[in-house]
Amino acid sequence: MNKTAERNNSYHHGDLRQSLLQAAAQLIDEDGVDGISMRKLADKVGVSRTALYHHFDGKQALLCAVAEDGFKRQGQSLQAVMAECANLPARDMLERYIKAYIDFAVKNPASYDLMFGREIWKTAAHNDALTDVARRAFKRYVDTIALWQQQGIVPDSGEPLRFAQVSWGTLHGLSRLMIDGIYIDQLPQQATIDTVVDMFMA
Amino acid sequence: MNKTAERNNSYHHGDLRQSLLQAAAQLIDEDGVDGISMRKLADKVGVSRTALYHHFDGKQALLCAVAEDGFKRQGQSLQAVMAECANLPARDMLERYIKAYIDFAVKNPASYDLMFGREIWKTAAHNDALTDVARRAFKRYVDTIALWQQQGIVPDSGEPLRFAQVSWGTLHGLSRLMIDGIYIDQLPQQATIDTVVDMFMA
DNA sequence: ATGATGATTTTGACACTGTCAAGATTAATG
DNA sequence: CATTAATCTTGACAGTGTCAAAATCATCAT
Repeated sequence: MNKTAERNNSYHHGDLRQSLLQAAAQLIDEDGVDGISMRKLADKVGVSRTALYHHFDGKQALLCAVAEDGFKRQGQSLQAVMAECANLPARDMLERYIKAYIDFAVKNPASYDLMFGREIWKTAAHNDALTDVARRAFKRYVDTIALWQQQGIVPDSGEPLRFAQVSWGTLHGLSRLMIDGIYIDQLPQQATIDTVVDMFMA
Repeated sequence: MNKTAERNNSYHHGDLRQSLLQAAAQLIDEDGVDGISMRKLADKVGVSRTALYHHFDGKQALLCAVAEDGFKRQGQSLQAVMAECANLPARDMLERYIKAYIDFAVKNPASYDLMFGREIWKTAAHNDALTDVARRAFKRYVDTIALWQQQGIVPDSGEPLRFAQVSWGTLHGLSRLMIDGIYIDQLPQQATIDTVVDMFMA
């Protein structure tokens, strides 16, 4: 019952759920969210078509789990940057954070597309694990904004929630435009990020 | 050969292409972009499964055509607002424009999702009609920004392109967050829009 | 009007998808 | 060892996009 084995050629796989999540993330980053199929996924893991249904309630549920994982990875990435930049001058700090947010999207385009895709959030209403992790992520962002408002880095007119919503909209929108291939000429990052910083700063 | 007839129960439909586009837009706004299928569409128009392929090179091409139509409708809507607001004070004008942009997305969520979806822009690279209309739409927006910079409404630091990219990112991001159901508590529009105006104004 | 030509639509078929039900196999527990 | 519960497989079904070949119709030169 070697639980950590990469592959187990016995009847029982032993660690299917985790293998599926891993393989799914990989397949998604290769073929895109719509390119994934239960059957290809089953093949890749070396298991039969319907074995997946004993670990997930269907394709949507599986995708929700992958998205959940994406939120966790994004959270770690952003919190790491926050820790690194705590003592930097305001402008540099903002710049680093913005760059980090966009970088995550650009480097994991399919994951980002899945995490914030229309399809998943129609299902997500009934998926507590996913809504919880996403809500926590946004809450952290609002707290960050509140902190920046206290430090006078960012305009402070009333609740942090408003500025958080709008500035997150900016980061999210830019990320989407890039990974969706709408800015064909992949933006000269630096100039664009400077503009965002100007727009955010008090 | 009644070309303008709503429906023609003869063998030849007479106006299939247009009927398809119309029915597709309607189906998409009911069932979402992923809910549409060639066969349902054929049924709705009263024609056989593969008749569509004589008017479009496949599902992707059909969706591109629908998206193209969406860009035209959005363009008309925004230009109408610009015309109405030409003489308003700067703040009101910005507010009206921002509201109009978001309103289009919220009132045509499936169309907007299609127009700026990841799937379509992978195909769009090979679809001149779509890329052209989208490019023209963005060009109009850049011109609008240039005008606002001249009028001192919006910060003017260098090329209008940069500010256009970032501010469009904001509008696009907010729109997506709303129609994707990520801001569950449908934002109190006014407060949010005020924040956007503050962020944009010089 | 007649027959040919080309545009349009249909039927048949194929491989692929998500998912359910019933059975086979193994692990865990008494 | 016998039971039970977990896990995986095979079979099946309706639905999908799309191609090829045949059927139907409109148009137009003769």
